[in-house]
Amino acid sequence: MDSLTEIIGTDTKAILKKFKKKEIIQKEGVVSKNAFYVKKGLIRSYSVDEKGKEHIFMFGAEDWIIADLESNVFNKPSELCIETIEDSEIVIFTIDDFNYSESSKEKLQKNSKLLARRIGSLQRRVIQLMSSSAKERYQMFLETYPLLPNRVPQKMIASYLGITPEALSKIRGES
Amino acid sequence: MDSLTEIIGTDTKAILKKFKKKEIIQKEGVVSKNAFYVKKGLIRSYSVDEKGKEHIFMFGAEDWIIADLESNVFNKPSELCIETIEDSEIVIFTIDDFNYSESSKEKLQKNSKLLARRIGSLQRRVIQLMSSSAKERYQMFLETYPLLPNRVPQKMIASYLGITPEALSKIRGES
DNA sequence: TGCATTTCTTAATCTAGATTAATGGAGATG
DNA sequence: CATCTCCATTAATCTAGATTAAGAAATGCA
Repeated sequence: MDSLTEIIGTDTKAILKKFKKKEIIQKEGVVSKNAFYVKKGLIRSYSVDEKGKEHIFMFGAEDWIIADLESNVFNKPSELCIETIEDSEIVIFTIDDFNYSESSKEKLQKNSKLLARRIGSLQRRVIQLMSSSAKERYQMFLETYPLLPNRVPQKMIASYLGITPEALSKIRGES
Repeated sequence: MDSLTEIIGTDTKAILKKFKKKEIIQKEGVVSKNAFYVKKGLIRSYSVDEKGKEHIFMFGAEDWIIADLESNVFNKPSELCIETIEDSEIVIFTIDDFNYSESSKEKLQKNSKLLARRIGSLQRRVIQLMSSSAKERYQMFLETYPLLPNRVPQKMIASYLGITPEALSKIRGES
């Protein structure tokens, strides 16, 4: 992913904020215009179902942007909670910086490309969830994010894969 | 979804093409700059896994746009095959009309919104696949697409839900 | 440093949904 | 019209992964 200034430009009123481990950056149910660029550290976005179970939607390590885009663009309450996994430095900027108002055409086009890429990766994830076993999904996770397994607790990897920690432990024991 | 001229403008070289039932509109593995607006009829996009099993990624009825956006934007071979379910009239246009070159700023912004909305729906689908049972997913499908069940064969609904036709039949028998 | 809490693993059941197989329609095609 | 192929359903197994439970390891905190 491109560096931050490339994405949002230099004319923006972004602020840098430091968070400790396990701090909540954004609560679910809140309408927010914020997007979060991970300068340092590791964060996750997740939803909580009716039974109170957490489901990790994605991880964000250095140089990633995490945001609930639909909440941003359509003023809907966010379905995702965003929280730090490690002590982190996060650049908080608004979706207006990212997308609208005085943005140049080039910036808008670049932005569209980022969105298209994210759609591509979500598309692959949907297809993967429908067609692959837990073991296959775990192996694909290892290939796609080779650096994360050392930094993310097992139970969160399990949550990302859509399985229980017990099932993941079994899979890891096998291979 | 907005009407077609609102989305791509009137200055475009889109063409209207008619397809019969079960015709392939776009093969997988091909790099394509095309997007498909369904003027009339019903189409589906799907991937085929190593075992030859089809997985329906999405349906497109009247007024929907279907495209493999990542293929479009990054010149990657499409992972999806697009095919008609009913006799259909499809407006074929290129991603350049949709997104780049001479597009106005307003058009680019509107386009970004469409992409953000699609990301939102994919996000919900991922979370749903991870957290809901087949029965819950079926009920959500009925709520989200109340008009489709009459037009789409059971086995395709099953494929969209990520289950077998037998499992879907059982679920339908219960409720 | 020692205690408490959370995390990881292993093992014994249980269950949703897959697989296999057989049957009765419904469209298509000659 | 008769035949053929595809589709939906039902039922009998089978299995991946959930659930439950309990112990071991790691981590946080006083």
